[in-house]
Formats: sequence, C-alpha cells, structure tokens
Amino acid sequence: MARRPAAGTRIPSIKDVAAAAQVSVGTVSNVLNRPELVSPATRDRVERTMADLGFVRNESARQLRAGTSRTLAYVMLDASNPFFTDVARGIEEAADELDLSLFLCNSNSRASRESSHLARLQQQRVQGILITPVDAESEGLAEIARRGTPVVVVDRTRRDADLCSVSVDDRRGGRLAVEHLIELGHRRIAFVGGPLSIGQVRDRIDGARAAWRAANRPADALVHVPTDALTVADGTAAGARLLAQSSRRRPTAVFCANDLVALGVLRAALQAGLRVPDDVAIVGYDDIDFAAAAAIPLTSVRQPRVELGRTAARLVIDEATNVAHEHQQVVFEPDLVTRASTLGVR
Amino acid sequence: MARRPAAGTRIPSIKDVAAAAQVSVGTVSNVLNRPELVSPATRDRVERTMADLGFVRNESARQLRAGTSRTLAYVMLDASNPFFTDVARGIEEAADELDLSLFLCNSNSRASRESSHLARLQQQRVQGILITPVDAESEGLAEIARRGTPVVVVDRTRRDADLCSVSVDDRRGGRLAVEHLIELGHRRIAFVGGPLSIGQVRDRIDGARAAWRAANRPADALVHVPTDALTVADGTAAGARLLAQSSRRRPTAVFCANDLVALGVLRAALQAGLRVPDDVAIVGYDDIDFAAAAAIPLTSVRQPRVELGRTAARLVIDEATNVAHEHQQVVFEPDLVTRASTLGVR
DNA sequence: AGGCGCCGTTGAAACTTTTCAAGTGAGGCC
DNA sequence: GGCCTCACTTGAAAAGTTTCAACGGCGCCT
Repeated sequence: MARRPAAGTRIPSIKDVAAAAQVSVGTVSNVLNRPELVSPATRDRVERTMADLGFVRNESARQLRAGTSRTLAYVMLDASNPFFTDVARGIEEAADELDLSLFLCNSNSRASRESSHLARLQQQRVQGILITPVDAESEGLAEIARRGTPVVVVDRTRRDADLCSVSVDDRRGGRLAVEHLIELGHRRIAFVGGPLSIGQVRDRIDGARAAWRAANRPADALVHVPTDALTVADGTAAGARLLAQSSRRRPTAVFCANDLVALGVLRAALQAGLRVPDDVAIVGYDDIDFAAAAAIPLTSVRQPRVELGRTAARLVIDEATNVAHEHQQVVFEPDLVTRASTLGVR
Repeated sequence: MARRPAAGTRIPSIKDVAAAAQVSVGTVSNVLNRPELVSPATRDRVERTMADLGFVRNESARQLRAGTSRTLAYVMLDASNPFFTDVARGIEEAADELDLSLFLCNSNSRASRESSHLARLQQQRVQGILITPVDAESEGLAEIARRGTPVVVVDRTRRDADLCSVSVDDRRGGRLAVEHLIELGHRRIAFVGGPLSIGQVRDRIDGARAAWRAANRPADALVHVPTDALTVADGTAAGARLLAQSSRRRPTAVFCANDLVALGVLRAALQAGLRVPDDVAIVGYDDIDFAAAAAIPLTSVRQPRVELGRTAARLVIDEATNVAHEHQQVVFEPDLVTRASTLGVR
C-alpha cells in the first residue's frame, strides 16, 4: 500500500508534498484550492503524493491566513434537556448547508462555565456564537459582539435590540396552557417550576396568571410551587408535596414550567395513586419527544425547536457575512398540543 | 470607559498591543505566557493596554506555532439519547481538569456525517478524538491514529488492540437482565431492539440467549422483535405489535435493547391496558434518568456512563502526551437496577 | 577601574497556508 | 527570426503567536 510516515513522525505539510512531487508549494496549494489552474498531469501527481504521504490540511494555518474560521458554536444551557439538543439539531442543519462545522458547548446553567466557553470561542475566532444564556441581559454578550464576533441569543429575547435573538413567546405559551385548563373547568391550579431567575420560567408564569385573571379567577387559586431546577427529580419532589394535600385543597390541574418537571409531577401523581387526568390534569412545556411517549401522554406547549435553531443559525451567518445586517428579534408563536394528560382517553 | 476599536475594525494583535504599550512583541507574549519573567511595572502597563484595546489572543496562530490544539472532540452516535450526553459529561469533567475544550459532534448514526466530522477534526489538529463509532471495526479509525491523532473508541470494544477502547460488557448486561427474569419465573420472554448492525444490540441479545440457554429454557421461548432504530417511537410500535397477541402467546416479560425502546414498550403496554409488571414485566438498558422517572420506574441495566467518558478522556490524553503509552481495552461491568417494572410495588 | 552575573527586554526565526505578481516556455503569427 | 499570447508554475510575502539567543544596564566583587 501507500508509504506512510512512521508513528511519531510530524504530519507532512504542503512543503513536504511539494518536495516529494517536485513542484512548488504554490502549486500544491493551487491543487487544493483552484485545481482548474493546474495541468491535469501535475494535479494527478500532486494528489497521489498527498495520498501517499497522508497529508492533512492544517486548519490553523488556513485560518490564520484567512482571518476567520469555518465554525459556528452553540453554547447550550443544559445538554441533558432534549429541548436543547433539538435546537442544536436545527442549528446543525443550517450549518451543514453552508459547510460550516458546529462546536457544541454546555454551560450547564453555570455562569462561570459559560464565560470560559465564550472566552475560548472568541480566541478560536469562530464565525459566530449562538447561545442560550444564563442571563440574557448580560453586558458581556454585547461586548463580544462589539469585538467582532456575532452573537445571537437563542430562546430568550433581549430587551434592548443590540443583539439578534430568536425566541418563542413564553407569556403566550403560559396563557395557552391555562386557557385550556380554564376551558376544561378547572378552578384550582398550580404552576410548578423555578427558579424565577430563569427568564423562561418568569414569562410562563406571568402568562398563566394573566389568563387566570382574564377569566376572573381569584389569584390565590393559582399557586406557584417553586423548584430549584427544571429537572425530573425536582418535579417529582414538588409533585409529591403538592399532591399529598387533601383532595379538597389539592389543585385539579398542574401546569409545569417544562416537560421534565411535568414528567416528574406525572410520576408523583401515579405513585400517589391519583388518576390522570381525572384526579389531576397535567400540562407540560416544550413538547419534547418524551412528552408524547410518557405513560400518560402529556398535553404540552409546543415550541418550534428545530426551526428556532435553524433561524438563529441563519441570523448569525447573516451578521457575519452581510455588511448591511440589521439586528432582529424573531419571536415564534407556541401552540398547545392536547393529549391524554388533560383530556383522558377519548 | 476603555477605548475600543470601532465596529468593523480588525481585532488588535499582539503587535498592536506592543506598539501601544511601547514594548516589543516578545514582551507582550511573555506577559501572556510567562508573566514571572516580566517586571511588575511593564506587566501592568501591558495588561492595561490589552484590556484597553480589547485584545483577544488568536488561537490559530498559537496552535500553528505549537503544532497542536488544546481541544478534545467527542463524536457521539446520537445526541438525543441521554446516555450519550451523560458520557459527554464525563469527558467534559476530565477535559476541564486539564483545561482542554471539548468539541461535541453528532454523527446521528450516519457513516457519512461521521467521516466528515472526522476529516474536520484532523484538520483542526485536535489533541485527540473520542468516538462512539457507527462501525467499531472501521479501518479509517486506525488510519487516523496512524496519522498522529489519538483515537479512543467509546462504548465499543475493538477486536484487535490497535486502538484504545472503553466499554461496558454488553453480553454480561444481557445475561444479568435475563437471569433476573428467569429468577422471577418468566418462561416466555422477548428481546426488543435493532438493528443488529449495532454491535451493542448484538452483544446484548447474545448475552440474553446465553443466560436463557444456561437455564435450559427452549430457544424459541425467547423471541427477538427487531426495530429499525433504538427510539421511543420504534419501541412503542414494536411493543404494540408484540403485546396485541393473545395472553397465551404473549411473552410475560420484555427485555429491551435500551431504555428509550423500553419506555416505548412500557407505553404500549399501558395503552393496551396491561398491568406492569403483573401482565408484562419490562427491563431496559442504560439506566438513563428517564428510566427511574418513568410512570412505572424501569428495571434497567446500569452502565457507568460518566465514568466511561472520564476514563476515555484520560486514555486519549495519555496517548497524546505520554510517549510510553500502550493501548488498553477497558471493560466496565454493568449491574442491574431493579425497580417496579419487574418487581411491582413492594 | 575592570570584570562578572543577573534581570529585563529585544528582535528574528519558525510554524503552515494562501495569494499574487512575476517568470518560463511552447506555440502561433507575421 | 522576432514577437505575442497563453497556460502553467514559481517564489516571496503575509497572517499572529511563541521561543530563544543575544543584548544592554546595573550592581557587586575584587
């Protein structure tokens, strides 16, 4: 087979290829980048030599010369939440179309991890950064954009329009969920989720309260049960606490800040021997695949996750390449997907 | 506040900083890399200038000089399977300790996406590649290692020891699951999962059959119900088909190739009005968080996911930095976590 | 006073690729 | 034969950082 460098040997550079193929480095570079300029005979010889030597282009050198990389990055809030992996899939699709690589980073909801990722991405001179930030109003994000790396906020709206953002109307989503419960005749409901430092949680409960008020229901008939995080475990714990109350005090419906929490509450309800939705109805948020697949399929507020990612990627690329770029705040509309957890078997 | 380059201006380089701070580029570099060599006064001045100008180190140039990057990459088989995001978390932890970044890529079980990711990672001169490959025996992986980028196979064992690999004994896991079912007295069981091109699936069913044989149960009392992929949807479909049979023919227990499939089967069982585990017991594989959180908590074969990732990361770093490195095949032992889906409420 | 060593700083080389102006040589035309 | 054109190839410069040998002062010792 082909000759190959012995283990431990330096990876051959364009120079080595040039020497072996008896041409200049310029020609080798042309074979790589503008093959039509090179005579077929030379091209063949160079290509064979590259294969022979096991040549691999050095992206750093390219990038140094070009001044920019062919990479996008998405800093996710929580890689173990399927919602964000779906958003990532949308970004990936858009990146693929333009032959850009995608760097996925996970901040795990921690500001310190987030900022170390951001520092690294700037140093790598990525074409653009997509981020679902711990704090959407952070001045640091604008600072990065000012220094030349486009930044798009995903799944949050930024108050002042100094950055692009793509989000879903969470207030509306909260309203949709609660209007559905009102229509079904529920008179005592709970909102489970937290912490309130997460903007998404704030907006969803705001929307829920607005709908509740609009239907003239007393404010204290909508209780907020806070959780430390939006996880299944926290949902289970909060659900168990909430549903342990006597049936006269217990809410007849629970609206959860996301599907992970809702799955936890569902589990707590079934463990407590309650029937869903007869004893307690449950509404989730995000409509992740597990929601439809739950033991009792969850009614949930659907967000266009993949679309969210795809749009964000397009915006960041526009900002990186189009001089006439103007910042946009794209807001998608959520919709309600009704399933057995509120409707029962039909 | 600080002076900053106008929008659209080139990011300042070390040279610009040197000029502004009235020192040589060497000194600026020293401030960055060996600050103890620089007098406090100069260091201060340079640091202030860097902040003023908004200097951001150019990683490409660094890398070009150094010949290698401070980055690890993990090519995952399926980013939407929580098992792999947990493995990724383990890798991340190990990478963090060494101040390496982690590049997450998703092959989505497609060989073409996998190889384009691999090509890109080589060009980026990553320190090492961790991969859960579509095909663990692929010659391409060894080729990459031969060209100088360490490769570690995650969650698969490689037959010939030309690469490091970290995996869990899937055959053993299959045996554990079926031994548990035999102990509970089940005499007709099913294995749900596919395709068989996935090594993990092959090994798990092999282990299951071995345990079944060892207990002298007839081979045809363990049926294999194949699926196209290891997803909740495929599990639901296969489960519905399987459990629609008359109670005399229907298996009394189902062992699934992973938890996603098991959650699907569980859903199908509940929808068919069957009681779990009284009418049908279910065993999953992976013990992802959703397994414990399911409506009927799933008995599952636990794998040390985070540990898997952490070990793989350590191996790849050892290979990258230690000249005396020797390839290893690390095999972890799975264990069975029993829950309500086989035991009922206790 | 002359020599030595030390501290802090300097300037140039190197890493690999891309780009581009300039060069070579063959072939055609007058 | 001399000149032009065309196709192809060349060599050097440039990108930003790190490293390292060398240098200039300064204080100390003899």
